[in-house]
Amino acid sequence: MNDVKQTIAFRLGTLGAVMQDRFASKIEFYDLKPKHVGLMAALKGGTAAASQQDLAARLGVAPSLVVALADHLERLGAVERVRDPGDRRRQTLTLTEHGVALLARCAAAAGELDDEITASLAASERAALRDTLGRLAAGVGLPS
Amino acid sequence: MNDVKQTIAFRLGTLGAVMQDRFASKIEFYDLKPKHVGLMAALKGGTAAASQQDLAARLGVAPSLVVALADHLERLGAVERVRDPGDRRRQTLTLTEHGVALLARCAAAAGELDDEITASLAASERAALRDTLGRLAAGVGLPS
DNA sequence: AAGAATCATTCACGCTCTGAATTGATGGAC
DNA sequence: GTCCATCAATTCAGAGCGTGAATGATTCTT
Repeated sequence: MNDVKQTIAFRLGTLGAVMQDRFASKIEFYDLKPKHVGLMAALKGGTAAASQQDLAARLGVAPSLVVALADHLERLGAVERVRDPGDRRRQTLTLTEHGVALLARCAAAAGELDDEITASLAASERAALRDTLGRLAAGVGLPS
Repeated sequence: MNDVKQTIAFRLGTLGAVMQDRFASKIEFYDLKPKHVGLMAALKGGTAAASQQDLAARLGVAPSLVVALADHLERLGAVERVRDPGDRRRQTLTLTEHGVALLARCAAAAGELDDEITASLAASERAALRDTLGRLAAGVGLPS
């Protein structure tokens, strides 16, 4: 056989694109895109208050994109920009209560999506998949 | 916990993006992008000679994009456009020998990528992952 | 034979993201 | 204390990728 379409890499690529699209549809109502959710999730997970540069590095995007994402989230009242008093060049982003609530809704949407696409999988398979994907993500240096 | 980042959907999305990027880097040398490979793979898998509209539907993209992809592949000598004599509106695309060879190299590149990212997985896990991803892809209507 | 439908193609546009230039703040050299 | 190299955030122009509407050629319907 030796078919490209049956490699893990190619399947991850195409499935990933579909997931992004479907997730985008689900959160469209909140005026959010997947990257906004990624940014909010990074804020929640972050141990210390994060500068925008750190976030850009964590998300693997250009700092200028973080500016645009933060602008939008700030307009929605989901994050707050606060000048770091110790180093006033830095803007530290923090999730507001509304941001926490929004993020929870996005998590719920992602959960629904999980249920939809894994409907035909046994519970054990689903757990195994979740675990394996987590390890792959860690392996390529994605924030967990 | 209830974290977005740990859902299957979100992980598939981010991992998928990484895979696309890495795969793109590997095939850049052949002057190809992932979508070109998707098109060639669809041509190989297709039972009958495929019209560009069919291919667009199969790949889930606009017909005008198939035109651009086919233009590029034709320039590379990887595919040939032949007017369907039965219905001269249709262009049927077929892989040339060079196209077959190119596709094989891309399959090899994808295989390498598989090895790289699943290096930390047991062989049984890798097989399970491949199988599960295949079923998910089928579930969302992706061509197998 | 006329008109509606279908396929490929072209083209203008929207969206997303990046990289370079700008502004404001910091910190070390002297 | 004053320069000046460095760094963070921001703005902005532009590249890249994809879509959807218009065009032209062909086929189907009646």
